[in-house]
This record gives sequence, C-alpha cells and structure tokens, in this order.
Amino acid sequence: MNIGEIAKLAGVSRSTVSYVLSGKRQVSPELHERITRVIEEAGYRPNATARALAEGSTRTIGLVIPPTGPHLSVDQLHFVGAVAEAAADRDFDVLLSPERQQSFERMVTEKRVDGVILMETVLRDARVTRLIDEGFPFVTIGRTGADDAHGWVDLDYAGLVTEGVRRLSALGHRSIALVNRPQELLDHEYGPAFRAADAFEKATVELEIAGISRCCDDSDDAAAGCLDEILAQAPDTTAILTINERSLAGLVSALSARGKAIPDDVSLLAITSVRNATALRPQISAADVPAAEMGEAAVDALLRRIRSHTEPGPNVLISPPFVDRGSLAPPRR
Amino acid sequence: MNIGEIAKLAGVSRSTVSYVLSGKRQVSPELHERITRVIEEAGYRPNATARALAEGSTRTIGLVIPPTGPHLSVDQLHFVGAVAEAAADRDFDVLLSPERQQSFERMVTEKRVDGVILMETVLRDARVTRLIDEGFPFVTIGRTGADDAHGWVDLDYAGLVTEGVRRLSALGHRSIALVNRPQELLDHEYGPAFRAADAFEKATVELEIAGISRCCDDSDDAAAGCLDEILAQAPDTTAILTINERSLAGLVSALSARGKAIPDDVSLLAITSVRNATALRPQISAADVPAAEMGEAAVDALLRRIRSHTEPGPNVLISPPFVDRGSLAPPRR
DNA sequence: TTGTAGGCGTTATCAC
DNA sequence: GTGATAACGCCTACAA
Repeated sequence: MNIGEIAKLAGVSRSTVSYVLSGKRQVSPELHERITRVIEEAGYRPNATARALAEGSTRTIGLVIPPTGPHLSVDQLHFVGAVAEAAADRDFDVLLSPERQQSFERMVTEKRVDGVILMETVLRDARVTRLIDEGFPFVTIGRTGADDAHGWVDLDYAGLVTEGVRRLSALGHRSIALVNRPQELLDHEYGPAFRAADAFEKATVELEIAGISRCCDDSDDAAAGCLDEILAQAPDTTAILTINERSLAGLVSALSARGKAIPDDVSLLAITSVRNATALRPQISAADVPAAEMGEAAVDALLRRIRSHTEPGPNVLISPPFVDRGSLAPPRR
Repeated sequence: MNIGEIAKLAGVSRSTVSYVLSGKRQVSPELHERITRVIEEAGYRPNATARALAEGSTRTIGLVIPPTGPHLSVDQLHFVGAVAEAAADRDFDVLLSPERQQSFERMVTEKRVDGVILMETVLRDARVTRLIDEGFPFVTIGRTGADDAHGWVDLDYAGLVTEGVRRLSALGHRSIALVNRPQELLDHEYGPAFRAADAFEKATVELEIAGISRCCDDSDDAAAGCLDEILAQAPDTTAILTINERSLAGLVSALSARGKAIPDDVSLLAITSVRNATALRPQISAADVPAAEMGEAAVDALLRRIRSHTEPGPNVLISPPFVDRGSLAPPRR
C-alpha cells in the first residue's frame, strides 16, 4: 500500500494525498474528508524511508553509547531512555551506536541520522574534531577541554564539588575527603573526574581546610580499600564527598563495618542519582543527577542545531540542588 | 557527493560504480581499480536512505525498551548494549523505541526497521498479537504464555528455580523462601515472576520441603520488610532463593542487621548478574544472567527471521550454570 | 483548488 | 564486461 494506491482509491492525484498528509496546502473539505477516510480504511502510513529520501532528512538522531564495560551505570540507562522518550515526543527516532569506529562512521557518513548525541565525552575527543570537520550537527554530554562552540549538556561538577565543600565547611568540618571516579578515567581525561578533582583542590585551599582526594574503582570492594587509605592518611577526616556512584553502597557499608556512624562520626555527601541515594540506609544527602532532564536538554539542543546550522550550539550546564537526607552533621568534637 | 558524481569522475556509468560497491557482478580490474581510487579520494559513502528505498530493506532493527521506571536494571542496560554491538557486528543498526504506542507503531507501520526485538514481554502481550497480525518479523525477550511459534529468547526461570531448590534441598535445607519480583509485575503477568513462583511451588511440594514465596519491591528497603515477613511467618527458614536483582543488596544487609550470617545461619542463592553477585560482601552464589549472550541470541534469531519469513522463529531457552561463591552451606542444626 | 512531472540516490533488469 | 533506464515511494515546484 503506497500513496499512489490511496490516490487511485480516492480518485485524486498523489500530490493531493501527500498534501492532506502534510497539511502544507489547502485541500477542499470534501476531498480532505474522502481522502482521510480512504487512508483510514486502508490503514495506510507513509513509508519513512521514501520520505526521508525526498525530504533529505531522516527524522532520526544518533546516540553514541559507551561500550558495555564496567563503568556503565543505571543512570546511563536512564539517560538513554530519557533521550528515546524526549525524541519520541518530538517525532524523532533514536539510532543507537555502540562506541566503535565502524558503527559511528556509518551513522554519519551514510547519513543515517540528522545529528548525533555523544555520551561520555573526554577532554580531548577525536569524535568531536571529526564531527566538526565534517560539519555534522552534534551535541555532547559533558564538555571537551576546549569549551568549544558546539552544543553540550553537562553536569556542573566543578560547581557542585565547590558547593559541597562549602556546605561541609560551613558545618564545621576541617578535614574532608573526595572520592573520585576511577584513576583510569582521570587518566583518560574524563571531564567530570578531572573537574571535580580540580575544584576540590581549589575549594579546600580557599577555605583553608585539609582535603584529601582519592580515585576509586567502580566497585564496593574498591570503596572499602579507598576508605582505608583515606583513614590511614587522614585519620581525622570527618566528612566525605563522593562523585562515584558505583561505589557509594560499598562506601556506606565499609564505614559501618569500621564502626563509623553516619552522620555522627562521618558526614557523607554525594553526587549521584536519586535512586542510588535513597536506596541506601541511611539515605544519603546528595545532588541528584537529573538524567531525564539532561536527556531532554540534549535532544532539544541537538534539534535546534539540526534546524539551524548557523547559530552556535546551546550550552547547558546543569546544577541540581543538594537534597538533605540526614547524612550530614557537624563534626563530633 | 553521490554515486553519479563518482561515475562521472571515473568516466563510467552509475551502475558500474554500484557494482564495484556491492561486488554483485564482475568488473574489469582496470575499472575496479580506477573507481575504487576515485571513491577513496572523494571520501564517498553511499547514502543509506536511498539504498534502503531501492533495496526495500533498512538494515535496521528496532529495540523496544521498557519505560524509564523503577524496574530498570543494569542487566537491561547491558542487554541494550549487547544488542547494539551484536547488530553492529552484523552490519545492522538499532533503532530505539520507548515502549509507547506511538513510537512503536511508527517503527513498524512506517517501515523504519526490518524487524523488532521486544523486551519485557508479558504472558499476554498486545504487541505480540499486533505484530503477528501484521506479519512483521520480531523476536521477544521472554515468552508470552502461548509458547507461540514466533522467535523468542528467554532465561529458563522455571528450570533455574527448580534447580536452585534442588541444590538447597540436597544440602539439607527443609525450609526455603523464594524472593520474587514485585507483586505488580506478577499481577501484570510478567513471565519470569510467574514461572518462578510456579516452579518454586512445584519443586517444594515434590521435594517435600516447606516453601514460602514472597514478592518484593525493587528496593533495599522492601527487601528488609520482605525478610521480616519471611522470618515472622517461617522462622525456621534456613535458605533463601531470590530472583530479585534490585533488592539483593538490601537483602544481604538486612540479614546482617538481623544477626543472620551468610551462609552459617542462612544460605543465599540468586539469579542475577555477575556484577551484582560479586559486588556484595559476602559474594553471592548465583546463576549469572548472561546479558551479552542473550542480546546476541536475540539479534541472530531476528536476522534469521527477517531473511526467511517462512520458517518458524528460533526459540532459545538460556540456562546459565549456578556459580558457587560461598553463600551456601548446610543448615545449622 | 487540483494535477503533472521531476527529483531524492540507489539498485537491478535489460540490452548491447 | 558495461551502460541505459526503470523502479523504490514520497515531496514539491510548476502548471492549469
């Protein structure tokens, strides 16, 4: 069933059917009515591929997801889901690309999509330079180091860490630890890890408090080891700030196993998803990563970019508020 | 840059260029060489949309993901990633569809994809009947109740639960509890929850041991409540079998909080992802859900179905072995 | 207000 | 072995 058959059944030309479908020109009420009914009865739906070819636009965006490795988090799945839903709301589809040369290349060179969203951007990202050279519309989640003019959506890790340190300091803490993402990510110039470490350093210096910063692998086990290191090196630590979602549970149980009560002995403040923060006991005060909001922002930014190649990409820095769940207290004296 | 320009540059016809690209007919070495070089130099890649229209096939499969809700698990993200990677290996792309009428409909009626993979199938699934009526190729993850002839890939929950009960029974346990997925899912006729409950009932009856079966919401908190219910109603419970990945961590800490040691007081056996089972302390003996394998199996099954509409869809029942990680012991006497 | 016809970029069937 | 050329199904100037 194609547009020609509908036209024949309704006794009109193909263009008239097309215009009824698109609404791009007036069609007399009688014809409109008749054609609509025929379409309805035949259950006809225009072929997306043919439309894409004619219009020069696929109405599809690409989403490059990180490889299925140890760093994947539930947050990321939520983000993927949010992107798919936001796109669907705007009548776009989402084409998934595992982060591999071949698949990614195909998406852009064969024009399978109108634009792409890049997850897990690193400070110097080959894909970004590639897309810029190509003149292909894209938006990154996270920024490259160059604060390029392309569009990006990012969590304000620097601001959040600074604010976190301030809050802990305001409560009276004078010795604070930062639990960062894995060393490996820091080495790969992963923005959040990098900016968090940097901001932590600056904030502690400025507020004149002792700060110890540690990378921690993405596991509960690593969290225990990391905690031990911290306590060994800075035994008077009274507060921990963590951006490592995957090891938060391990950190909490390790604290409990070492007889450190939250928040009486150690205050704990995190940047993580609501779910993660509230699934634990005690619940953890945190800046809740708004995956859905970020997904929507990314889709909107990309669509704007697709529609007008000229104007610079929107930059969205998201800074969710800290929510108090009782894991913070003044240091015991 | 399109195939016509390449043809012009190489001084041949478009069809010859096309045949060099597809290899579907012999082209003289000289021409082949010349054309290949021109393609190379121009950086030409055929337009996927035009190809799809001409071939009548999009080389894309649809993946219908569950709504971004509370039941999403890391396993599911891995599955999505595995599907994307398996598809990429076979030169297919993956189009994501949030589980909504509109988006799903679009994918199939507008022929955006050659076939679809349905996640989270329920026993009576409207989407399945829809696709069967349409004659559209698809594969489900999980089965409907009707054991239809369409293709599916499923974890053998019934077999795994039966085997789990046998193992615990063989160790000497006479009072076993099953921690199932949330009641809500059971009510919605979610296959795994349904089949697990059923198999548990049968296995305990057959082996003449006391079995108590409880649904548990997907949270650590719920796990604690669920454990209390179990211990209240069957205080002599010495072993727990769980298929609820999302509450496993909570179950472990609730046991510890109630002074029940694993495995000395209570043996714990799970069906969950490796990561989940090994992230906890103690590590949990489990049948490790092979998300990657399932993703690949689903893609293969679907591609077979796409290539030959006639033969019945392959049915793949996956039953990973239980891995002992020390959370099992004979009951204390 | 409606119809005609060319074009989107490939593939594949004919001829030569 | 190679080249025209008609599909594929839709959109949209251009005519009427």
